[in-house]
Amino acid sequence: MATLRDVARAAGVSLATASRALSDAPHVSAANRAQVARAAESLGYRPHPAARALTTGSTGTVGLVVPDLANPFFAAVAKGVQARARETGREVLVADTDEDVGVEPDVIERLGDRVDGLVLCSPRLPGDRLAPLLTGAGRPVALVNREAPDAPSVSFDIADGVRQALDHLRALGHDVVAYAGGPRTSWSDAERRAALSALSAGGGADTVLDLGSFRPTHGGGVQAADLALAAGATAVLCFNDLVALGVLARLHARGVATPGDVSVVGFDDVAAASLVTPALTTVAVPLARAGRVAVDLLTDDSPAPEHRRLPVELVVRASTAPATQTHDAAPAPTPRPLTTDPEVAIR
Amino acid sequence: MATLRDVARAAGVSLATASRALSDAPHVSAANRAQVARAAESLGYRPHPAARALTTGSTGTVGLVVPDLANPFFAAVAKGVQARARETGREVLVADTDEDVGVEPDVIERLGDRVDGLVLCSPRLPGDRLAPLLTGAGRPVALVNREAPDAPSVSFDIADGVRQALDHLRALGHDVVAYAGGPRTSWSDAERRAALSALSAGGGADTVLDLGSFRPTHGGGVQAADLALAAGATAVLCFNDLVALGVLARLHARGVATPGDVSVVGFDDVAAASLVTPALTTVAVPLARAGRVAVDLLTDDSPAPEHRRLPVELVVRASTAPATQTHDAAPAPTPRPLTTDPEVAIR
DNA sequence: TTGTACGCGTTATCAG
DNA sequence: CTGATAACGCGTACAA
Repeated sequence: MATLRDVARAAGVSLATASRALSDAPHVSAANRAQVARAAESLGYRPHPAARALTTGSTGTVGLVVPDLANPFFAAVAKGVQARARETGREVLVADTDEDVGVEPDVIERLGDRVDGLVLCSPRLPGDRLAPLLTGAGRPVALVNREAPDAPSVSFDIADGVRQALDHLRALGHDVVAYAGGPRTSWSDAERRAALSALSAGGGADTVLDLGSFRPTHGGGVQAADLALAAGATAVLCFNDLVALGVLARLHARGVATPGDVSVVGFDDVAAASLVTPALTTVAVPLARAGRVAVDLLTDDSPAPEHRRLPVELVVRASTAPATQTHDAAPAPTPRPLTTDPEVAIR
Repeated sequence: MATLRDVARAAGVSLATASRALSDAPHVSAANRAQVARAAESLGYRPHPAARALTTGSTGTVGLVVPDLANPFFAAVAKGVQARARETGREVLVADTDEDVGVEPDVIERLGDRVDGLVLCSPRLPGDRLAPLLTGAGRPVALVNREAPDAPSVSFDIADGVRQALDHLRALGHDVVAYAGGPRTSWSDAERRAALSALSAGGGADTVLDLGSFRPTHGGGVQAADLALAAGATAVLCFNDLVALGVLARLHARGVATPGDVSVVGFDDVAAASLVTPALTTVAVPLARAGRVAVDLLTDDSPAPEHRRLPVELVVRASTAPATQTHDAAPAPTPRPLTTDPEVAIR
């Protein structure tokens, strides 16, 4: 309610001096500085954000776009963005696209006008639709869990995560592991597949069985579980924890023991992963940290966009165990080769 | 980038006309209206939010304060707020207090300056600390999942939910049900307790056993489960689904069957409730709807603050079953009376 | 119907 | 070190 003019008047100085005093600018006498501070304090003065934004051009706000706030993956990222923004004195404007890729460009545009920078979690927007959004308006953009040539990004060392998971499974004697993949258009699914095929190509006898693509949800996991069973898989690596939870539930429902009969590995390590029974072995991914890094990337003005890859770590819990030879007398499955979508894989 | 001045110039009209034309105001010739629209379109004109906010005094933004975005309860509310705000052409500024009640006043103040209205999910801030925040600044405030005299609110018909749960349990033959309560400072826990004691007082022989207060998390449920077992309870009603999930997990770990030996009922019906095994019987609460309503309450300018109570519905799944007489030869528990915190219960 | 001019609250420039 | 004063982009009385 109180304006800078009021403060200046109360302190007996000019607008300019009051402004300088409050913004810790140089060229203000100690006496005046104190006067102004006192006046501001007693009047309960708080600068008007819009007025400030109008002159400075900076809003003190960062935008965050996610497909679904209720998805624990994005919720964790959001918390990180939140925390870092607050630490650095900024607020966060959040937009949930409700998994609708179609509205993303519009949402981004609307949000883009009101923020100093934009953190984008748009795993499924095709690269060619994404690109114009990056360079379009002047505001900085940072990508989370995905990389693109034109914007800084923070993603995860997925290849290493896949390797850790595979090593773990192999050490347990599983020499053919099934992969329950995520959406075809997902950048990070492409990463997983690429790592998987690189790893299985070099490995020798052991192979990876492609179960196909599933929705990255509990339901997707249910579908995947049936396929894994039909293929006689003894271990299944999942696109993410939600899928893994679905696999677990389905296996339980169909009377197959985990990890007794089949081992399950997830990805992300969302909260639920450690609470379910059996507790999920999964590749822990520093989601909140990624959110924080993304915020910092916004103000990073290096010439070339920086691509940060955060380390991941397999956390072994109770959903994995040594392979049992006598599990099923099913004929050896004929492994389909891993399919990788060239459109998204190129990057 | 393009300003209204540019549009006006391109359209060959004055600023005022351009402004009027774009805001669908009357007193503009059809010809000019079209001219301006065309110019705006071709220049890719978008009004500067800060400039607009400065003159109109309205930011086109609503604020949302939650204790924890990663908590599915608040995430669901946030989605509702999000959706409704977007529909009505507003953006949402979100703040996660990370469960720290101490920072809430500060956060609210910071956010309050940048928004047209504030949606508050502060279940645990004591009433006397909350009150000044409501009437303080000029901006409207709406409360979610809690009521206070000075602000409109949207909460749930908790008493009815408790009744439905209790009826269900009683019909199954459970005549003493344990209550695993939430934090003492929680407004909605006080509601549950009040309903519980009203119900058990009038009911006659059957009673409610107070297990105490627990953190509203999985861990809290684990603690509660042990107490429930020690008390020989045959059914436990939980503060929320997270607690119920903890109870379920702990019972499983200790080898007691659900719902065979003990029935469990949750509250809220978060996504995980239907995915766990056994699927949780719980009181479904329209979280997203509450978020939407809260946004609408912000622009509701009735003299007295409106208090909306949304209906809830018990959804019966697999975690409840008839009481087994032969469950345990434990001595009849001596039910502690329900404790209600007068401080928060007064309201 | 249209245009001019002022004000919103700050920051920043430029004299004093 | 300090104080006028000019932007910033837009809405809107007021005048034409």
